[in-house]
Amino acid sequence: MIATPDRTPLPRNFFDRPVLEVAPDLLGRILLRTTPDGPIALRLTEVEAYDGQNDPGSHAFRGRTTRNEVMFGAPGHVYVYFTYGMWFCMNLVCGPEGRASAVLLRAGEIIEGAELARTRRLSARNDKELAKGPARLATALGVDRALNGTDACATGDTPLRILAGTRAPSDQVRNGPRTGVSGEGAVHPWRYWVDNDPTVSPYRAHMPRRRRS
DNA sequence: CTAGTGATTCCCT
DNA sequence: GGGAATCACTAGC
Repeated sequence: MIATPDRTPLPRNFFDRPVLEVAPDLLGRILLRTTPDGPIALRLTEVEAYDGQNDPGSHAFRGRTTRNEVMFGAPGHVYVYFTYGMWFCMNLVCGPEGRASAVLLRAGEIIEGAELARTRRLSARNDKELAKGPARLATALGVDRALNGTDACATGDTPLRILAGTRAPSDQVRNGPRTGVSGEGAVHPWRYWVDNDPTVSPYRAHMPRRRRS
């Protein structure tokens, strides 16, 4: 059974629109990760929008740095960042170039290559948890720093691609506050998810932490 | 189910 | 030096 017979990527101009249009339009799309060990395909069920301009929650808010450089580049590319000393999370960059907007891929359902994903996510109690959360998603797909800057709209022999496929029906899309975002950036209801989908991560507000002595 | 906390490294002030 | 777009685990309801 081939879950993803059509490997046509989304056209780059899909991402050359306001990030608040792109984010909900990504739900239901298939992310195809090709590894030496085999393919993994994931259906997106939860995303968050980050605007490079005037969004305190965005990594690009304080301007261009070596870390966020990819966000300022061409749309349709993958921005991978390292966080909390342990985890990677991945975004798809939106246009126009220089605005540094991006969509964080927060959760999804593994529809192909679950055996491989399970070997990377040994603590998952069931398959719904394999990619339930942004760092879990990246871990399940084997995505790390090495894929930062990858073009997700390219054809051919690519490690990571976002397929055209079909979007989730608009009447099944919900939105609300972003998860884990602190301060002023928390006010925007820029988290989008597929209603009643068991792979969507639970909402948790940002918790300020005191450093251990 | 919710709430709290330790883990661990990098980035930016 | 302080905190981070998180996860795993525990306690308690």
